[in-house]
Amino acid sequence: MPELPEVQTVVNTLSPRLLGRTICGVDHARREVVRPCDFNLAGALRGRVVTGLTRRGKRIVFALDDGNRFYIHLGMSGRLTVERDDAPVQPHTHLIVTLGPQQLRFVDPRRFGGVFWMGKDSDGADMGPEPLGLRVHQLAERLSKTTRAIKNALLDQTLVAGLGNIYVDESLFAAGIHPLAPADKLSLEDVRRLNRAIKVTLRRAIRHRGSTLRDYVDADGEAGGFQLLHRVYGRESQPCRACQTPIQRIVLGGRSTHFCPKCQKEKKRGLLRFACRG
DNA sequence: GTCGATGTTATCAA
DNA sequence: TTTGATAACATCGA
Repeated sequence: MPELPEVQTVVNTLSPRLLGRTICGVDHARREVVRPCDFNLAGALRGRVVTGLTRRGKRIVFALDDGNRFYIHLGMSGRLTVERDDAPVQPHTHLIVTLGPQQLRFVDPRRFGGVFWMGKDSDGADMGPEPLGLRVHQLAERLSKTTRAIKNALLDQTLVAGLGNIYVDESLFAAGIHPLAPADKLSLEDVRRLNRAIKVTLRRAIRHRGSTLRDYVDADGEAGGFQLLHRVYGRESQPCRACQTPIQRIVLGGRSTHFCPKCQKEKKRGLLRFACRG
């Protein structure tokens, strides 16, 4: 579930509850949730103060007072909540960080997520740029280098960091671009609309505290509200909100892909490469 | 009971 | 090199 807007919402709701707090205890039931898997997380965290909490792509990055950092990735079904230490522990709770009477709890039934130790210097150099700060020429340049369908390209975290299945579909709809359009065949005008569409879509989703399909909640346990405003995702065969044409679903790269066949026509496009001095 | 689908991504083979 | 398929896992609904 968790893509950029959900992860940002978790960070926003987590911050006031964690910043400046001292970690007094760490329990992890499964050592596989921590990477590297032989790392002594409890030893590294006990006694430390949480000095920073930020988002990078879909990662939640924790900064500590000794200069070390680690990040948590929620995978498909991860939840990160702050609860009283006497609250019942849910099934599939893999990590509990105790900060006084409150505990940070990581629950992840499908176990696609994890806790990743970064140390003092590692940064997300393996990830693409943040979509909310992305410039048109930057996006065009990156898209011009791949022939893949635009849907698959945008899901690639090394191309742009933070988009997932829902927000790629929603952004492509908002930009009027067919998900199968080859990335390097978009016109510069297409990319301009796409860049705007991505930002508008993500900002609206953050304002509505993300989309809850099944598992997602923020740090306070609250569900998001943006799923009610989806224009294409999960709306197969329902009328397009713009033109009433039934929304289509196809499978692309193993992922469900939703679009309006009328608003997102497959058409002849330019060669982005020529527009990018490359 | 079985099958297929679910928001992610590391890994493997073509 | 690039990219498409697959696997990792648990749960839910048809």
